[in-house]
Amino acid sequence: MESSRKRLFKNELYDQFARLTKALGSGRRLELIELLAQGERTVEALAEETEQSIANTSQHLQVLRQARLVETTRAGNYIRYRLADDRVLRLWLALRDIGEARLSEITQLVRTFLGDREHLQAVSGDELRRRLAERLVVVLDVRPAVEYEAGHIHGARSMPIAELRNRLKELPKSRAIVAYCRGPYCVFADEAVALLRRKGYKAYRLEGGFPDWAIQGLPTASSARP
Amino acid sequence: MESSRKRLFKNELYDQFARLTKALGSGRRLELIELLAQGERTVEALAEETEQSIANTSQHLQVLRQARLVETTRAGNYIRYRLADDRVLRLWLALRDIGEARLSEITQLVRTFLGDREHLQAVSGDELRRRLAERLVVVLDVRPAVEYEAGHIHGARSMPIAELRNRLKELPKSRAIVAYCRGPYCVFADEAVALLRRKGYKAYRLEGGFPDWAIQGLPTASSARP
DNA sequence: CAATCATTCAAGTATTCTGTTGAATAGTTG
DNA sequence: CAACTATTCAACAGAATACTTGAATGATTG
Repeated sequence: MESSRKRLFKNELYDQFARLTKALGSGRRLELIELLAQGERTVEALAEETEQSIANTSQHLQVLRQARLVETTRAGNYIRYRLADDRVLRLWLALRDIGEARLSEITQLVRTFLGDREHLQAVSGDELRRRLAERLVVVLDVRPAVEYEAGHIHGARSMPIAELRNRLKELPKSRAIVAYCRGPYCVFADEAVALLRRKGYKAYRLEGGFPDWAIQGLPTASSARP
Repeated sequence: MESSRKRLFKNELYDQFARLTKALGSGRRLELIELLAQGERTVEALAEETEQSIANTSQHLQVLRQARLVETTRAGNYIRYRLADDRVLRLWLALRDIGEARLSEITQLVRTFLGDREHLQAVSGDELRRRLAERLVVVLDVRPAVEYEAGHIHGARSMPIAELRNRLKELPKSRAIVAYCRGPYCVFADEAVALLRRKGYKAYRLEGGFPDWAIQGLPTASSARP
């Protein structure tokens, strides 16, 4: 292949890949990706969760859609967005991995806002699976109910953080409780563990969130309706 | 945690992750990443390979460095850039994976510029390793010599595409030859296979490139000097 | 079929990014 | 220590992006 033609090819090729990274090049859109990793959602719900205007949210979603990172379906009056692919989730996890390992600003932010989390004694996915098999543990999904319904760890009980305080009596003090939520930067599980400990339960936090569990091929369930 | 404080945390957190995707959000910078995946290089060499001005290349590299995706060392009069981490390579591979699977424009571009590649009969990494163990195959690294020196498949012979035509007699016609280069979009191996076939050799192309091989933990070697 | 509703579009402004050019910097070498 | 050289910086114009506001779409539902 002739040299200037080769250059043309490379430029166009890498620019195509850059469509993906450009689409991901916004904190707001990454937040949308993380939310969609929990399950599909309407524009309205995404706007509310990210505290942006609906028009703005819609535009961000369209950027993601033009990069083929998300897909839509109409459901009644609503349009539901979801991640296009497992690969998108994998990409986000790879990204999270680098940020966590290499951007000290991130560790710093977590420390400032979430404090020292050492004492939460995070349980790894593998360990939880073993303990689940031995029925030694109660797994608690503290995300909003819709996210639990869209998909959860097999055998987990839904108890959204907002309801936890009033439903404590449903939980046994005899067994260990492992709480999980969206991922390592989600505060729900932290808050749940703190509350449970104060009330005298043996509570721990799952290391990752639901997407981390699911992408490893560990057992999940959902209560999706037809 | 109070609600507006939570929002502040999320905004700052996701903006930090977006530093990474923003830095990757340029075709030129992705090309630099792919080149650096072959081994470290000076600014000058990168500028020449990507056919950009040195100043422009330098600025792109600094964007990557500010995102901690690449690192530098001074070597004599030159400054050598390299990927910061295996994780960076993994991220790029995850990205390549999505592009390949989901952006039809990419398949289209490859078809237009590289033609139908079916007949090249790509050999997978696993298969090559097996055949290597049985000594049934000659592995040919057709990248520029510097890249071979920075790291190559264990047991591969260096024969840069530019020299191949004049060094054909060094190769046996009795054994299969597997050529590889930078990755699936690198034309060197395609050209090598085409040339070898025309001259009556049994030639094949490795599916990925050197980085794909190395990240899988398959055996590599390098001739790096102290 | 008219009203309703979620979502998208269009236009506008403020901000950020890109590649160029020419000068500045900071190591290295004779 | 002066000359050299690879790299970086600074300043610029042009292009692209972010968020807002208000209007337009287009499917659904009574």
